[in-house]
Amino acid sequence: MADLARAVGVSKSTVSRAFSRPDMLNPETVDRIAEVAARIGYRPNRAARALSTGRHGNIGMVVPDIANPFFPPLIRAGQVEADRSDFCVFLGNSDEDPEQEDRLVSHFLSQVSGLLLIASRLDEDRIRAYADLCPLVLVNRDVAGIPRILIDSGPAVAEAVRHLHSLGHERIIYVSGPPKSWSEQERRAAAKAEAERLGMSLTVVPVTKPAYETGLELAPPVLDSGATAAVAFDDITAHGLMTGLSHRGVAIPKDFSLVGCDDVLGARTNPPMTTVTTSSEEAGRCAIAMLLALIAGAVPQGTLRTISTRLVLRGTTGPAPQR
Amino acid sequence: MADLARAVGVSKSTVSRAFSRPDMLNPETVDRIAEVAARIGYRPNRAARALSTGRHGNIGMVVPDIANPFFPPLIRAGQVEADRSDFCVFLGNSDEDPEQEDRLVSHFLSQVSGLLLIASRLDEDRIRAYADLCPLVLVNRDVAGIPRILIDSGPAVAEAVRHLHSLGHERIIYVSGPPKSWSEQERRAAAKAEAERLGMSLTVVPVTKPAYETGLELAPPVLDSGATAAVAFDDITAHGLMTGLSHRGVAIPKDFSLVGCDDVLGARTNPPMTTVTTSSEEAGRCAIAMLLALIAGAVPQGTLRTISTRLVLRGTTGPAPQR
DNA sequence: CAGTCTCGCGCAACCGGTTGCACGTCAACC
DNA sequence: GGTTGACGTGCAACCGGTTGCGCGAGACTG
Repeated sequence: MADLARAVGVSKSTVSRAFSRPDMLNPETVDRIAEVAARIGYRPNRAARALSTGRHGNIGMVVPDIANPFFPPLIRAGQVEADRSDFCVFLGNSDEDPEQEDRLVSHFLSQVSGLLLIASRLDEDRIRAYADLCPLVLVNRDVAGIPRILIDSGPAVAEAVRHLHSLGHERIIYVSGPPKSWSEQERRAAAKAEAERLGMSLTVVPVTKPAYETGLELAPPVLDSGATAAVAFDDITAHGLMTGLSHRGVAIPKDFSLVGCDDVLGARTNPPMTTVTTSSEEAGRCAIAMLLALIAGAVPQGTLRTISTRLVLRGTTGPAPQR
Repeated sequence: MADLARAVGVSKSTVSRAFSRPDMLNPETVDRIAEVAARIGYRPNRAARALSTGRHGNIGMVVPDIANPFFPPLIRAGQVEADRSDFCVFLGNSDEDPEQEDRLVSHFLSQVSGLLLIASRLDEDRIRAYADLCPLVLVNRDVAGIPRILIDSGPAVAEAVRHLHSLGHERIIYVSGPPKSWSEQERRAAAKAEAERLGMSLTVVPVTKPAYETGLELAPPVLDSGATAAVAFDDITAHGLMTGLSHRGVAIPKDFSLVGCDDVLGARTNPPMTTVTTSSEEAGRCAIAMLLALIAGAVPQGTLRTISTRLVLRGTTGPAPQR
């Protein structure tokens, strides 16, 4: 920068302003500086700028598992939205581990203007502490007072249970997800409540890591349970379960009905999966927009924004088999 | 930091060394500093450190499409590997657009110690220019002199063509991928060369964006072509094509054989897809390891590292139908 | 006991920008 | 014609660390 200033014959201040607040300067000066800068290949140093202004122009984003297909569209939409305001995004994988998430966040802390924690596994105190240090928004995690985006899948899960009930199913299973997941808690609670209300029997099958293989291995216990239908925490696990059942000669939906969540597979399975659909892109976009507003000091209208979901009926649910 | 120094009764230098080079100090001093730091909640500021040392401890990573299932495992493995050395990673989505990639890279430039460009769409000059400015490694992009990791799918694609030939197929199709993709060029060239060698007829179906929907829409032209088999640039497009063909009553593999690439679907399709498999995790891990070595000044052993692939036979290929 | 070394630490400059304040110039105004 | 104000620019301090160099104290040597 000093070199540039010398080359142009102005002071560092002027060069600085040419890039950060060109309107303060004589347009000709700005042009001259821009021209010489291009010639000698000068680019303002974001790290230095951040140090002196305190505005880093970066945001930190952490997800439990990058490779879980639910997250990439959300990450992508978030990154693209951030880029529209020239923000760079750090990405971290917590691997569902609060300690790892904490590590990541603390590494991000001193170089970001804001944090986006997606399906955070941190405990409330920790989240509150970070929120005091740095603008922070949550996705799919509900902590009072902290700005958050919630993909509200409870009602659609309840609808799924009603749907199964209307098809004559009486004994169903809920295949759970990561215990610390807010979505998991919502879905489980909604399924339980609705089943109870309708007088259905609901068994919860615990699962720690949602995965295709997990679903596959679930086939025997699910069959043994005597249930005729299942609602799963996510599509991936549901897909595994579906395949596992098929391998055992169980026809879907004739012999067994299945509902997934998140709609990450679309209609690509065979039969296409009945599931709870939503737009994770929208969640990513809104979350970043809210975070940028928070950073700008514009208190977001409401600190809580919910994104709706709905049950989409496809081919994995049908009438309960006759005994 | 000054506060901490005052509170402990030492100089800033000592506090600094307590965190960056504790071995230079009296262990008791380090302990005292650490204790007080924890009490008042001091954390070293990475941005400031970067400014004064020039070592940012961040790496920038850009991919063409975060949501393309080939990338998330690679991104994840890279991030995890980087984290083992306390590096944070910026992630950017170029959306297959060289200009966008350029934007991202230039934003990263002044805050990273290294760049990882995955399947870069930048032109060679640009890549070389960036490599002069900053340690840089490429994945699935072949620029002489620049350290790179190449997932060498050519041989396996050739094997796929031989496989189809041995099954009696004579007219086949290559469903292409993004034109600027190195992998695409490799695969296409390998398929062409092998088909020619074997005296098979190979038609290239151009595709700009690999996607399930793209594959779906390809069913009619593929059928019209008179070919009895296809090799596709990736599994996603192949999957779409497979479904499109099924919708039209074409049985796979009885009436038509299909080979995918990347093995992102595993055996989850029905029938399970014959494909070219590799470990994108390994690519991500190696790439970051190589980049870290480059940053550390250890010239990587060879500046070119290839990762092998192999054809895995599953259920979408079978004998050519009799006319 | 004087001389030499090592160890632990402080001083101050520096990394590359930003910004409050001051200064000089010139046009507009009464 | 002197005053006022706006405009364009420079000065220097500051953001929060790092690091080469120097200094004093204690240990060790001959």
